[in-house]
Amino acid sequence: MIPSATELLAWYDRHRRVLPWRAGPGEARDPYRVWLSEVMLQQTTVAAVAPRYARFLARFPTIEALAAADWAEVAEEWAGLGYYARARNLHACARAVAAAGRFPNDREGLAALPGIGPYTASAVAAIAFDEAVVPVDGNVERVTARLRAVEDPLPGAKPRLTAIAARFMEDPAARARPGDFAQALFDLGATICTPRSPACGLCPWRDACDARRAGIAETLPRKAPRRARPLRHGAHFLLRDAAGRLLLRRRPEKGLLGGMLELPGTPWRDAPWPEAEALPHAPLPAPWRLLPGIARHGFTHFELEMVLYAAALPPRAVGPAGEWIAPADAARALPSVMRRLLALAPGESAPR
DNA sequence: TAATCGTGGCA
DNA sequence: TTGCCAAGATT
Repeated sequence: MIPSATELLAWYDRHRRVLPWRAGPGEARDPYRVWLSEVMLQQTTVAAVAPRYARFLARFPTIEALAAADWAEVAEEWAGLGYYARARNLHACARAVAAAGRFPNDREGLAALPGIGPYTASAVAAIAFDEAVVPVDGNVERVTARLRAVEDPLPGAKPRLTAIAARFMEDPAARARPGDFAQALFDLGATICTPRSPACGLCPWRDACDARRAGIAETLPRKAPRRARPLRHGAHFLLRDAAGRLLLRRRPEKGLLGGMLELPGTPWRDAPWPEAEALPHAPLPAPWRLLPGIARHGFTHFELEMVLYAAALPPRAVGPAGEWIAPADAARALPSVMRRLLALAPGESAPR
C-alpha cells in the first residue's frame, strides 16, 4: 500500500508541534533562521536547542550580523551546545553568504557551503524554498525503515532509505507543500514513530506500514553495534591573578573542542597523571595544590576523568600565554567539559 | 567505509 | 550506573 501524503499533511495540520524556528501557517520563512535551526538541531534535541536558538538569534539577528562578529563571540554563544565544528562552519558560511550578497536558494547551492551536508541542504531547500526534496534525518530513516520493513542495519541501509523517502515526492500532495511535508515527517518520527514504544495506533500511515503488519516496528531501524568507549585521563590547572580572573587559553581550530577556550592542562591519555608528570604541563611554576574530587565527562568516543590543580599567580611572575577572564565570563564561554572541571573549584562555577 | 566530533536526558 | 539517543558533517 502506498502511504498518502494527503493523510500525513492532514495529520500535521492538526498535530504539528509549535517550535520557535517554525513560521506559522502562511507565514514567510527566513532562510537564515531555517538554516540556523537546522545546524543547531544536528544531533541535538529540540529541548536543548529551543532556548539556545532564541539567545543566538537575539545576539545575531541577521546573517550579516553573524558575518560581522568575531569568532570569540560566536564561540561564546555556542559554548555548551557541542560539536563545535558546527559553529566554525556556521561563521564561515555566514561570511561566504554575506560576501556573495545572497543566500543560495536551491539544494545544490546550499550543499556547496561549509557545514551544509546532504541532510541540511535538503532541509533548508524544502523548508525555506519549498523545493520538492525530502531531507533524510534520523526521524525519516526510522519512518522509512519501518514503513517498508527494511531490516538491513544502518548506516549501510541509508541509500535504500533515502530512495524510499525520495519517492514520497511522487505524490502531488507532497509536491504542493514540500516544507510542511518534511516537517510532518519529523513530527511523525518525534511524536508517533518514536524509537521505543511507537504509538502505531495513532499513526496516519498505520495501514501502509509493513513493519507494523509484521510486528517488528519497534525493532527498526537496526544499527551496527557500537564500540566500547575507552577511559582517558587529564590534569588541568586553575590559575587566578590578583583580580580573581582565571587563565584560559584557546584550543587549536581543528579537532576536539576546536577553537574553544579551556583551562590549561595535560594531554588526555590512557594512564592517570601522577603529580610529577602533570606539573611540567602547568602554565608556570607555582605552589600548585590538588583540589579534592574528580571531574568525569563523556564524549562520543571516550570517557574522560580529570583532576584539577589550583594556584594564585605568583608576584612578579612572567605572564603565561593565554587570556585572563573573570569567572562569570569564563563559565559562560567554556564548553561543558571545562565547566565540569571548574565545578571542582569552590566558588568558580556558575549556572549557564 | 569508518572514525571523529559534544552534550544532556532518559530507561 | 550504563547505554542509547537526538532535524549529521567531515575526512
